[in-house]
Amino acid sequence: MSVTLSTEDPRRRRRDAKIADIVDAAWSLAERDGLGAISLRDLAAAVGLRQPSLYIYFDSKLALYDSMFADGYQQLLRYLDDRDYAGDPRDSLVDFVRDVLLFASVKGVRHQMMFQRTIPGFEPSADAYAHSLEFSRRAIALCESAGIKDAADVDLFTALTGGMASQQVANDPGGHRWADHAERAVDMLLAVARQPTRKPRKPKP
Amino acid sequence: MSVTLSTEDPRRRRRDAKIADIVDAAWSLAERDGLGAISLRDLAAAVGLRQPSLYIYFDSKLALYDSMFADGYQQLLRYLDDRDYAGDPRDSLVDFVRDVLLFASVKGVRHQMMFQRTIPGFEPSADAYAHSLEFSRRAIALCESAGIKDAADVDLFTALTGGMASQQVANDPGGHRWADHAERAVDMLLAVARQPTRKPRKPKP
DNA sequence: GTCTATATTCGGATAGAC
DNA sequence: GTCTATCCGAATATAGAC
Repeated sequence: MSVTLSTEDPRRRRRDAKIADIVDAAWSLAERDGLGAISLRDLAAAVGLRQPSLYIYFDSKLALYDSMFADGYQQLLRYLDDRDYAGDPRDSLVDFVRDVLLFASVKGVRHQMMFQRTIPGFEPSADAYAHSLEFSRRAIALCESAGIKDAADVDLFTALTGGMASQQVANDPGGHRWADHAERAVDMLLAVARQPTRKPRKPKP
Repeated sequence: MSVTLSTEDPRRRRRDAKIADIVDAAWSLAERDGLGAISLRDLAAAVGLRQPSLYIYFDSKLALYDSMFADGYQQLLRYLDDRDYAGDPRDSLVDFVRDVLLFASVKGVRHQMMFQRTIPGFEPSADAYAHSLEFSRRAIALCESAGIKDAADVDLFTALTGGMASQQVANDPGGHRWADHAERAVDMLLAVARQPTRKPRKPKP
């Protein structure tokens, strides 16, 4: 886990570090067995604990998933923090899209957890969800700066980037085939965003 | 289930009909509980059988999933068969994209089974996969007719339509918010497909 | 073909000693 | 905080009678 709360209490610090270890191990297990197939026994063994001891740190398995959800977004946001999207709006949006796609490519399981709803019964808590909203906020802000403002065009941006990420993870994990299309994709969106919405042709019945 | 093999043997016919019933019930259960959370007990109860009796019809649970995978694509292909994509290439592609999005919207669980890989350990058999290839073949053919031929642009088409379908299912199930963007999406792709690929700007390090 | 009965395994979760 | 021991439920799958 990439983020720990800083605090003076050493007891609390050790506890947070342990939680971070567990979440890290959970990501590894998820990569091996699938996100929905993590077993608490395996997870405990991976961090040198017995299975019931995990309940010292998590109230339930769903609470573990919630920590993973929040951690995934924190990792992504941290990664984006280290990048620079303050220059030319069009170039910044291209860089942003490419960076998100490369993150998804390398961290395929995180992408699944964050952008697909695949675990039966899991809903992120309000706290965890707030991280995902922060990500959306940044993406929309860059969109608007570059000139993508119409609701329909934001929908297309969301669909296209989300679709590219899914394709990247599913069909070229670890690679950059779709990430390489970031520039063409953004220019395509910007071109259409400058066009007024045309009167739609009547759909076939 | 929408498709049954025609045969003269009445025993075989009744068996196929029963299998179709079971697969139909499985879709209903998947809508209620989630695709990965179907239990054979519930499924058997839904069709008036005891749980072990399902093994008369399916060798394993994965075999059931395989039938569902094939059935989902057969339903989609049948639905597309009844439509007409023989006119103007651009209009046909718009109609095709919209139809696929509406299918996904109404049949959200089928979309999940067919276009996302979410069930741990499940891989479609070669026979089932052939149906998905037939779908891809039709989509690519319509793309090419309309002028989307470059590999990068086909990638963008795949990503955009797949992303729109996912957004439609996740954020407006049963509705048509993203389906309504089919025309704008296709025109956007066609516009960029007519542009030569520009020399990419050097990515930021 | 369908049933009852059962095997087997594995899951998450709890109680209570240390 | 961590452990051992255990509970309880659920899952898929099999054996064998009818």
